Amino acid sequence: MLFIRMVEQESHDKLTDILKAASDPTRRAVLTLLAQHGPQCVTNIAGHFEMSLNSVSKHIKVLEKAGLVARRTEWREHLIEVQMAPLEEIDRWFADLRSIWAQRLEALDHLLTQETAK
Amino acid sequence: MLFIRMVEQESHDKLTDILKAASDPTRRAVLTLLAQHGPQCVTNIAGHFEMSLNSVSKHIKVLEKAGLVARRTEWREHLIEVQMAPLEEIDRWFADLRSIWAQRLEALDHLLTQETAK
DNA sequence: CAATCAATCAACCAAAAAGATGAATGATAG
DNA sequence: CTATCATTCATCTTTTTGGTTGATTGATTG
Repeated sequence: MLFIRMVEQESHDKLTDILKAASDPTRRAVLTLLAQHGPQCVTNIAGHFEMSLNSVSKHIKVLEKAGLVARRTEWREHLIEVQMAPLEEIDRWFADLRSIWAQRLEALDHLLTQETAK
Repeated sequence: MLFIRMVEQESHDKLTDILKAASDPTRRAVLTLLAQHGPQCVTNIAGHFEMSLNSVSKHIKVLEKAGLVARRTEWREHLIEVQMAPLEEIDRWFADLRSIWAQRLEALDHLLTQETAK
């Protein structure tokens, strides 16, 4: 029971990380860039933005923590590549919410038809 | 052209609002609550949380700005109800990203088979 | 009209986030 | 060994965010 709670909490926190990471326009632009042009080193990615290399590096770390990108250190460059999997966590949350919503409506509908039948 | 840009920017900002709103655990809990138990007044919603009524009111305004809830002022209570539609904006972004990614892989695959054929 | 109740507004505080700059690490090339 | 290059670490500043409390608005009831 406590364990379930902990797992729920963990997935909850993970979802928060993913949504927070995805909620920044710069970070979404990084993801799009990586999806379009494949794995890139940090300097290369930073070249597409107005801000400093350091800021981009920080954004990438946020994405990394959320699991939205992975790092493959090859040669002396860090190759960053997009990871789609965590986005499915968002999908799942959405689907859950929608199902809860639909369930309530169904129950309500059921109740109403019962009332009418009386 | 400029117009297209503006529209893109707008939908971009909207998506940012939606993701930012959804990225807070309290706000997600509010959405779940509303999906489970239907439209509720602010005081009622606040009853489920440890924090002050004012804080909850502020959270609801964030959700409202993102379009994730709607307000129906009835009697002297404000009835808040969840709105699923904006969440599809997230879905759309996800689908777009995934399609861009798939396109690149496809092109890469095509290129490789061409090379092998030589 | 007075009292009450739902909700917001206004001002404030602390913590987190986004950005910049300069120093430090770590691998590679000469 | 030294110079260079990619990246991160440390520090600082500004802005945003999540929260509080107290006053205010606006409708309702006695």
